[in-house]
Amino acid sequence: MIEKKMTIKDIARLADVSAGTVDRVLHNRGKVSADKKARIDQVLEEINYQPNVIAKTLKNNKMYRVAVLMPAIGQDAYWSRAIQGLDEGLREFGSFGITATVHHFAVEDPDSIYRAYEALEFDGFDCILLAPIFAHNIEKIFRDADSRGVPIIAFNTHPNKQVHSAFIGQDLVQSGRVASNLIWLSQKKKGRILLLHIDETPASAPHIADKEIGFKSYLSEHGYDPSLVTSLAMNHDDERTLVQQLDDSGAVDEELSAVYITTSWAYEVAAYIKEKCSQSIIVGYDLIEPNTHLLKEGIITFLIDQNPYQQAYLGISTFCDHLIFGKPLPQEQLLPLNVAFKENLDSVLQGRPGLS
Amino acid sequence: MIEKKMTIKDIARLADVSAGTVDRVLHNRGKVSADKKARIDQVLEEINYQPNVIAKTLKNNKMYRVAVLMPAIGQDAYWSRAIQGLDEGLREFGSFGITATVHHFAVEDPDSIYRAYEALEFDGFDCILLAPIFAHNIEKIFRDADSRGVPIIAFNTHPNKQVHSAFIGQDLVQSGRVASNLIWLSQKKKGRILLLHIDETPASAPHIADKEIGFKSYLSEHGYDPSLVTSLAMNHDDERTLVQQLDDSGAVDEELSAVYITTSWAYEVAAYIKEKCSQSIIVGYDLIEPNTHLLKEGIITFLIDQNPYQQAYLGISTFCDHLIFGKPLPQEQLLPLNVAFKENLDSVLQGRPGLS
DNA sequence: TTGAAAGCGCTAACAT
DNA sequence: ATGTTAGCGCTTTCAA
Repeated sequence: MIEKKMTIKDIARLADVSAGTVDRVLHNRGKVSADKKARIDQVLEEINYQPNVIAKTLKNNKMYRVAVLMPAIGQDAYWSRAIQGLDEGLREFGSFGITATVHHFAVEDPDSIYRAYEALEFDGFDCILLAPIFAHNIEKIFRDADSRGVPIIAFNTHPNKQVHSAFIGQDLVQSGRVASNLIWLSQKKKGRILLLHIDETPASAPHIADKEIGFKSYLSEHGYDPSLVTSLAMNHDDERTLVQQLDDSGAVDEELSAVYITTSWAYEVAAYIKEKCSQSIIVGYDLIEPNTHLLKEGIITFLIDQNPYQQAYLGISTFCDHLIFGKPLPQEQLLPLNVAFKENLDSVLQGRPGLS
Repeated sequence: MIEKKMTIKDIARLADVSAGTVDRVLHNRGKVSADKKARIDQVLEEINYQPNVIAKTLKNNKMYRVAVLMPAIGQDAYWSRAIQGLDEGLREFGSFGITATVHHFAVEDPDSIYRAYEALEFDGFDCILLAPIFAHNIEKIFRDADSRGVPIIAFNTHPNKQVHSAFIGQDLVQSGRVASNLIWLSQKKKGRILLLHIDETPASAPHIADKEIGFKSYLSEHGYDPSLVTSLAMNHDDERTLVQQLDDSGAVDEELSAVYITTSWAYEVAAYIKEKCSQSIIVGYDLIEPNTHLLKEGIITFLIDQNPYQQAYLGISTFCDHLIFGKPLPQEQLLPLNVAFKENLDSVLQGRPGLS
């Protein structure tokens, strides 16, 4: 029980060989006589040798550079959280020589993502972490990176399934199902349900389309009358506020049973909806401050956490595992579809570094 | 941007002193002339020096021993998960010399926890990780450990508030509120609600009492008629099954609106309850296999995750931070009160090492 | 007060 | 084929 930590030296001593030889055996580098190899293998079986991963990395004084491509932040709390996760990852893995530079593109311009990609100085990067929120041109980017041999991870939005690439994020079809499951469970009577897309549409943004598919599939499986489910797309606009647009649409009335807002803008319309229809369930995304505030107030009913913080953090830690410790890039890392509501909110926010 | 990683040697060179002197300044060990100290401080301000935490630990070839005190596992999936989290922590932090030995006590015998504690060979341990699931004798244990200067962390159950000790787990009063919040949201009509305590009672186990307090406080705040909320305690028994006991009690009938089972035994009674009363909401604890199976089937409605895996893992990582990296023991680490239901279950289970 | 040097576990280049 | 050696970043001891 009081086993001292075993080192290569110990093994060398026990097998009566040199440390170098042990190292050769451990890494199958050959050039070892069958005799000595057997003796070393013998020792290795007897003791439970756990190599010190830490010591390995000491040698490595290279710097690895991650290029991060994501939407401009502005006052968007969602992408700000991603930056925080990135920072935390860099703080934690900085010792291993991981660095990152962030490059932004414009959410309102599908082409800007490609321009941002082209603007990268390729010689300067060892890998790319990209949020492919538009379908446009994405395939080209992934193929190009692939042909250059630059590892690339997609996060937040799953790129076109044809593209072979690692992904970090959530199952967005399932995310839609989670939303309708919540509505199904909590609505008091079956009534009209409104799907609200703000700033992004199923046509241009694959993640929005996935959510809508999942949302409707669950309802139809449960025999919900499809004509009760309507969908509405709106954009931020200098002329009319979202609430004005919503009001003009006439989509919100007393008969409404629930509203599912597929982006993180729930806070801009929730109060209006609740006022018009106090019984309605409101399901939105992301624990950003204005949303959590309304959750506490009982205006928003549920918030599904897309966890941008964790996504970005995982991006960095995954590259670290890959570049430093030589692990293969995991094909898909799906984050849990956790749900916040009034009473579990504090516990869910608790312990998060840097509140959003 | 292409900043090479800064090391003590670099600083020494820039300040024209030796590495040893830099080290003395960095650690305020004194014995440095004002002149050189100033030069070094100067350099430190200019560059952004991040010490390599890894290299520090190399020197340290001590082994640290954590004594873990928890209930016997038997076929209990809950505590098995805790063991898995422990193993993962040991795998991850083994390189730093963290080891652990697990000591069990009997769930059915409140005194056994103290006997297990007394049986520890004190000279052999650097710290203790304890699940104080009984109130009995706990204060004595914590005071004793304190007087010996052995750091002790409580996990799973918060010990008596008088006891000054670090805690890892959940806010259990809030956990009860989460349960009633879920019921409040999802029940179709107000009706009788049954609180079911299995194997542990509010009187003997503080965590059960906390859950009941939270559960009732939420309901009373929402004007729920207290006479509609009844509570029932049962034990595993060689004579009669839980279902038989429940049946005899007559507590489950068509009028029942919801059942809240405060331990992880929901799977033993859920099918019976659902059969007697198909409309009832069933809220239980923990994503152990028999429970998740029933969640998928639509028998159990919600499962609150107490995350034994994460609790144990955090216990190890916290001791590692403390013993190896010298961080202070955090007073309280509260885990999120995440909730699983049919559609988010897979995503929540996903990526967990070793399914329970 | 200061610098030089050894050593932590592991790797890789270099002798033998 | 095998052992020796140097060095990664940091700490600590020892000599000056």
